[in-house]
Amino acid sequence: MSLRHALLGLIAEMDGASGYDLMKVFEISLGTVWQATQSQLYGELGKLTEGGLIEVSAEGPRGRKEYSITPAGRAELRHWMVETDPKPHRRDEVLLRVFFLDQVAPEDALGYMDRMIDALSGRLDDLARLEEIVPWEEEGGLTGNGRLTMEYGKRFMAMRRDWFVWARKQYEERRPGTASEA
Amino acid sequence: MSLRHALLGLIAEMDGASGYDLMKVFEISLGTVWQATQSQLYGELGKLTEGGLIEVSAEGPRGRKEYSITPAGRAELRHWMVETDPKPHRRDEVLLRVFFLDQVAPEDALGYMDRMIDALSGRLDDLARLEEIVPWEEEGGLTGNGRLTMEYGKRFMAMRRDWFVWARKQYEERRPGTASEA
DNA sequence: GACCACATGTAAGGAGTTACATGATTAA
DNA sequence: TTAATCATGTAACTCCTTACATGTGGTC
Repeated sequence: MSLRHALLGLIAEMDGASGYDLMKVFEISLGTVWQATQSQLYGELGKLTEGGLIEVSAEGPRGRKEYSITPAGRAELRHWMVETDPKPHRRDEVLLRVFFLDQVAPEDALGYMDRMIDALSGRLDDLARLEEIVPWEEEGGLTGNGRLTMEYGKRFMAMRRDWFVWARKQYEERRPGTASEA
Repeated sequence: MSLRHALLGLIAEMDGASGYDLMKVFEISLGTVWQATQSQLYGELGKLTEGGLIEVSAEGPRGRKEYSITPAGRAELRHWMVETDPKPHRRDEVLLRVFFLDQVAPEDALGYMDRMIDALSGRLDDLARLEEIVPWEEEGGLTGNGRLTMEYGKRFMAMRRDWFVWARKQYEERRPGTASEA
């Protein structure tokens, strides 16, 4: 039930944001660590308002509703941050397939690992290019930790790519005679 | 919809397994990359049987049903493995909290990062100890890739711990004057 | 006036969790 | 005979996704 807390944190940070505004943040920056769809978001905003954790602080054109966090909401946010333990969500489709590598032909298995290595390398390149463009320093309150998560993304992808390279080698060593890369 | 494929892969590997057998595998080895509950598992076994991807190949005491994969199931498993792209599930509660670090007091923020660092260090130690005990080499068909995923776990946790140490330093540098570790 | 961006919602269905419910076999 | 393990299932509920549905305000 963390979408609740993602919204709470975002509204705390961006006082007066609308559902539409929040949605854009999910699409751009927050989406890398917690994704949500539009319908989920509006539903949760309703529940948070009902529960008194946020409130409609202003209304604008086109039915726009601007939200602010309430004291109760701020208390809940802090409670979540410092008094509850995050439970890792153990579900990784990429790794799951590795588990079943022996169920397909060797060329399929090697092909899978090669595709993963290529995809990770590509995304690492994209990130490096993106990093040069993004205007750091001029942090408008929100981007301070965006920088931390971008660094995380880089380390994560590099770790995975290196691991896949290692795993591929292990796979080949266990079955000598299989032709190497295409 | 990957629980379906996790079961398919497992049944391909362990011909004649029952729901109960599969559940134990989820609890022990597979659970680190794909978790599932008992009720979900039995439900999915029913759907897979209906869909003709697996079949009840034998029945035993206590209503035990042993499953085998069908040719259709094997085709679906291969299709999934080599012809579909795994989509990363972007949801990480640990990272989500980092996003909102500026919404709590500095001592709470540092406390959070310290707890994460400690937890990761502890789990790394556990893994190292476990690795010495586990009997490698005598692989009974299943454990070959268990070794790969264990190495992944090690690298993953080490990467996260190192990143948290770095992130903590970044946090402190941005707000000088905050007292260091307890 | 047409179009794009803004803006909010509902409906239906699938995936996942927690709790409940039941019973058979085996070994001490 | 008692307890542990084996063994399967259902019910209720929440979470999440996809698709549909509708309308307003600003700007060219």
